[in-house]
Amino acid sequence: MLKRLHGRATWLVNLAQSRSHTLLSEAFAEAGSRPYHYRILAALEQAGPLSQAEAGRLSGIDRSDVTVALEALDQAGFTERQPHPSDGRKKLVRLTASGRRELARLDTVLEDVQTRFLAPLNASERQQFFTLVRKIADEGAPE
Amino acid sequence: MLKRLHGRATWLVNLAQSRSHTLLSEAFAEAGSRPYHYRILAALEQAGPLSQAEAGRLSGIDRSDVTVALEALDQAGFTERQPHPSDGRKKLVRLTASGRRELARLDTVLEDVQTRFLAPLNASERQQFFTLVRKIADEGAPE
DNA sequence: CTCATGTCAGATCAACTGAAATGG
DNA sequence: CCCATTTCAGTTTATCTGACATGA
Repeated sequence: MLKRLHGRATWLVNLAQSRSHTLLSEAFAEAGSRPYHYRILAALEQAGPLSQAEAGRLSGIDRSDVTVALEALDQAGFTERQPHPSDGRKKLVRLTASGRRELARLDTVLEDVQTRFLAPLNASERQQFFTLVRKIADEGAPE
Repeated sequence: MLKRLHGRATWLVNLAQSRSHTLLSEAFAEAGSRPYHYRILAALEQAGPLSQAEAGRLSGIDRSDVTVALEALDQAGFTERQPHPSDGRKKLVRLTASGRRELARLDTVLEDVQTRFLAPLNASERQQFFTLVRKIADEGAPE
């Protein structure tokens, strides 16, 4: 690979992300799901029933993509949508019992990916890694 | 943002890469270039004249994308292509003097991005960060 | 009138695929 | 015949834009 990129932090992060992305998308595909689906299920479990727009903001997914993902999640029986009682524009999305189990299942898939992703680091290195990457990740999107 | 993702290394790396990508593409766009162009110029400077396929392998860019990028680089006078003397399939690509200056200019753009990207870390943290990210980045694509 | 919501069609961008034409 | 190279057209995936209808 290029010498000029060896020592660049942005390049190393790019490689790490590339590996992360491969592990994640393969693991979710093998599990019959997608990262977007996981994030929406997680948002609903964390905050309770939400409108689609709220679910999108909480999970960091565009509303138009939320629409598409919920189509599949509804289809699979993991979520249910009903008209919002007090706001006719909104649809209230809630997790089903089956959706809760699906979330738990995907949690284990995700944990397994973390283990493989962090395999090159020992325990104290992982701690350092979290601290450092978080500092960078928080920049520009703090709070 | 989602609690479930706060502690996931893959998510933090995703955020870091997102920031890196924003800084990089904005900086290169403002400089009137693109990351692909930089990488191809860097490959030619490092290895001397190359066929397009070789330049692609060295810079990690698909041959079809190399074709497109070289169209622009040739147009701008940063590279020149001629038939390979001993292999009629290949085109030999070489850096022009102007291309060499362009590479130097983009080097400063890239350095500036590194500075801003790593701003949240002090000197010893940066050192740690390089060590740790490299361990992860090298996994799956070692050597 | 304005804004938010849900939906849809499509743009964008990086990365990749497949095939054709040419030559080793 | 098989493989490498260059080129082109087009696919994929995630992300985002713009527009529309509806309702607050």
